[in-house]
Amino acid sequence: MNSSSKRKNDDDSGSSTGPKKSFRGHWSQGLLQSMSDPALLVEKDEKIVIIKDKYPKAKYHFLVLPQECIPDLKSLNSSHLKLLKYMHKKGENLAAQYPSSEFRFGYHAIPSMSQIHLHVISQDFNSPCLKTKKHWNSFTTSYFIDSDMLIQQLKEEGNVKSLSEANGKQLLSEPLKCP
DNA sequence: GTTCTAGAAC
DNA sequence: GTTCTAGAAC
Repeated sequence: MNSSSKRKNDDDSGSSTGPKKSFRGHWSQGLLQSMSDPALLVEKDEKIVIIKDKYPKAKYHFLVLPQECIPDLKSLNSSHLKLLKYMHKKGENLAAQYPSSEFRFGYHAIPSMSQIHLHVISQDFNSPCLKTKKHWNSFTTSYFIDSDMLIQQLKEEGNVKSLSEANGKQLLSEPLKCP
């Protein structure tokens, strides 16, 4: 049998104009799309949007994103301090609605998706979407940068020194550790 | 970010 | 035999 069922989803701008990669709708931009997805929306104001993580790694897992376009942590400077604190505060307010759960607030050192996003995640890690070692390590090692720490660093250094790609990979492939 | 899978490792 | 890992996805 000829199994010609090749996957050809990923990104496709609708018209297959050629072999060139179309970065419109590329998976790394998916967060920007999710920001305006009513099914995921939790809260929204003029500064930020809060959505449910599409693949929650715990019972409660939200993302706080700025309306302002900030691609990554390297783009941050002192002028963003107020915004980051606001994002953290909104995250805390949301987490307060689930008093029986413990939460952490933080950023991934090397996220795959564009647009900075603050993870608001309960610490049960009870979810069918938490499948791999990488998933676990990304929330339990120093790959997860607490919002407090990030804000403090930005305040003191004026920018955020990011992990090298190699260090990040190393953290994600560390042996699993019991919390 | 996810899914799928071949090959390595156990 | 099962588990783990790294790489491709047109």
